[in-house]
Amino acid sequence: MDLDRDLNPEQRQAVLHGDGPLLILAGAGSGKTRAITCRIAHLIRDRGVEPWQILAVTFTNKAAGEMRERIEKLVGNSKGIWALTFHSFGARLLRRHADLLGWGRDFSIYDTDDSKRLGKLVLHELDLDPELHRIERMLAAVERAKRALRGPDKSGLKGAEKSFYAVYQRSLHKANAFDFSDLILQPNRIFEGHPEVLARYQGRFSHVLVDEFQDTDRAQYALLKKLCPPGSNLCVVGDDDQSIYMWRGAEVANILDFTAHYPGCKTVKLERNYRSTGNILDAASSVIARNPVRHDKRLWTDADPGEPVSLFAARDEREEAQQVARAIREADDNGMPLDEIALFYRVNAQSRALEEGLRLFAVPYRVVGGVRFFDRAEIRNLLAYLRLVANPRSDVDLLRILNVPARGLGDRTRERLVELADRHDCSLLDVIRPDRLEGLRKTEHEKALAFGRMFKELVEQAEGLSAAEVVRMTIERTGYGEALRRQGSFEAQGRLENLQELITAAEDFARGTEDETLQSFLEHVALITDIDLAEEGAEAVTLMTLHSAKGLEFDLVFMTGMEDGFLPHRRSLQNEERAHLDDSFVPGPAHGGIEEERRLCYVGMTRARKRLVLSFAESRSIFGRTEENPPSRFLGDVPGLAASAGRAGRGGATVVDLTDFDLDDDDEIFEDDMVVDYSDEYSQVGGRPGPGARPEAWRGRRVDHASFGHGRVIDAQPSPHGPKLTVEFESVGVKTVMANYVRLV
DNA sequence: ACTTCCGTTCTTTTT
DNA sequence: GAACGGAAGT
Repeated sequence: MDLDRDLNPEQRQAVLHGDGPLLILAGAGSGKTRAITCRIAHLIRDRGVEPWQILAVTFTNKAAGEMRERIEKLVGNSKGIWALTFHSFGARLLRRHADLLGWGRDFSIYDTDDSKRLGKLVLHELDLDPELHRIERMLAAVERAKRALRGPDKSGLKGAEKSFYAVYQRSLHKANAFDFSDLILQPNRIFEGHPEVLARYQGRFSHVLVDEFQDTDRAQYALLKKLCPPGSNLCVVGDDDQSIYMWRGAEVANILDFTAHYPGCKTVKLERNYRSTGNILDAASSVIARNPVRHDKRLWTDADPGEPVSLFAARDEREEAQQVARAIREADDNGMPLDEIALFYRVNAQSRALEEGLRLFAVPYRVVGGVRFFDRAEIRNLLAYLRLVANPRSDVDLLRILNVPARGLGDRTRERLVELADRHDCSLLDVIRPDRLEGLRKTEHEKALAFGRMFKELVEQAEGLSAAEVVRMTIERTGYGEALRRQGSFEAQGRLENLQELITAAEDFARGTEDETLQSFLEHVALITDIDLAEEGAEAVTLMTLHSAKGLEFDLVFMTGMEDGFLPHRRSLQNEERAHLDDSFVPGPAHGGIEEERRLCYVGMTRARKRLVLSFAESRSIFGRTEENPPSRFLGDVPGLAASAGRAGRGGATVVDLTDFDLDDDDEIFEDDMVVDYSDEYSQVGGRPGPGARPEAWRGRRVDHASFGHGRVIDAQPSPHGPKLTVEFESVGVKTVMANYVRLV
């Protein structure tokens, strides 16, 4: 690390800043991650700070891991450093001190799905009509209260919401569980109620650094303020232009408050962009410039203008996908690595059409988020078992797996057990004992006890084993694996494979940690993010939402679905309209409106290093219906975009003159003569794949199939459901399979 | 008790 | 398009 050579003057200021609070306003691509890691390295190497005295809060676990790696590389010593997300930090504090709040240290962490399940039980218990009191709304109210650090008694909530919060929280306690918001709220409680504990951590962490500060919410900031009294060595890095999480409570105002709450704080601005070409930066800047309230900050670069930002129109989402896929093929042929290419979209549902297009052209891809691995039913079932092993009090988990696989313990028996547990005031598992199962019929009685015995054995044998071993054992001892094998269906086969994958996940986890216990694996699973799961290096393009794209960068970026209604999203416009039309409308605390959408657009554009391609579809079929939306109003903010239109792909070029649109007028109808020169070869209307190029792309490719294994494509034919492949498999010979069922390798 | 099928409803972003 | 809930069939 050479501070003089590797850093610009502003970065150097940030890195070398001495004691006291520090605010770094860092524009997109301005090297803030480099500054922050260099600063930590500098503290350890040159200022005698021990790694364990440093707390670095990042936005994702992946970012935390990368930071640790880079520091390790710079100074060869990152052991003991706490680099984690706010939620992981909270979880770690609670693991040590949950007993101070009356929770066991072996608590479970409930994610949104678990909270919903628990919440539904609570609605039932309170005799609240789930139609009238939507569970999502109730939980949102609880979350809001928790973010304001309010307990059930002084929540400010009224009526049903108030009683819901009280019972919900009592149920969490009874189950020895915390929900996501608790991971921030409860550490606040510990620090409030136990000054000696707070003092310990204040003393320990001589230096605290927080990345993506614009996305911290009120409760997180409160925790930070407790940990770091004024005058502390607290360094926060943020960019108000990249605040895209106001909808979940993030408060950009925290940045403003920082200078007030930490008097004497030094402010450093990083305004030089090292990432993107001049054209890309200009385009992004002209979009964000339209936001009225911004910190004074001007991004600049002396990089080449590079290629113009391009824009293309497509008739529908299928054509858009194929245009993109075609352009990727071309970039690939020109030597661009596929993992340097990304496709962004506003909502997860948009990925489907893009995936189909990519498959048509045999472009390998991976999707971040969407239907996540850990959200699949079979995985959640097994995790419920595992969580119950780690924390037998977790009733929602028991209810989930009581009859999985089917063992004759249906709804009626389940209700009885819940009643009994209520009567004995104990957990559901505790009620499954010969002396407590009164009122059950003989067969159910026996079946319940059999389940209890099976589970008890499982717990005993799990003692002292690694997470992966417990996972493997649980699949078998519970009969879940056997039941799936017996089903034998294609679907069941896939589920079994997913369960195997869970064993692998546990093994992978063990490699990266010293603490390979079941409990620590479960905590890891509860707190991982989609981005954390995205494997790197593999030769594949990446598909993700604009939100997931934050903090990443790629050589070539496609921003698809640039339509009013998607970006800006319809919902954000509605909020704005209602606020406008209806005086009594109180916007929720978490509404970024169109300005947040604009920032989202900005974040997406600034991910691109060399080339940025924007696209929109004249009509789009999604959520089972077709809609026509005008091009995104943000496109109109980019000067010269029309002139550069049509560069998405040779032959498939579409020339769009944006001056024909009044992009700020919502009523504008898309008319045919505004878009000219569609290439028929690449348009595909009515599900008939055109001739030629696409099957060609598949021939000779190596693929993996779930049951047939490894093979080579010897022929490909178009079909209504995508390419139909003739594959020569190494083990089973020649077979015909649909492209949907293979993975390119 | 369990499975299957059909109609209904809801679809922004995620720690 | 999917996920959920209810109803009817095994």
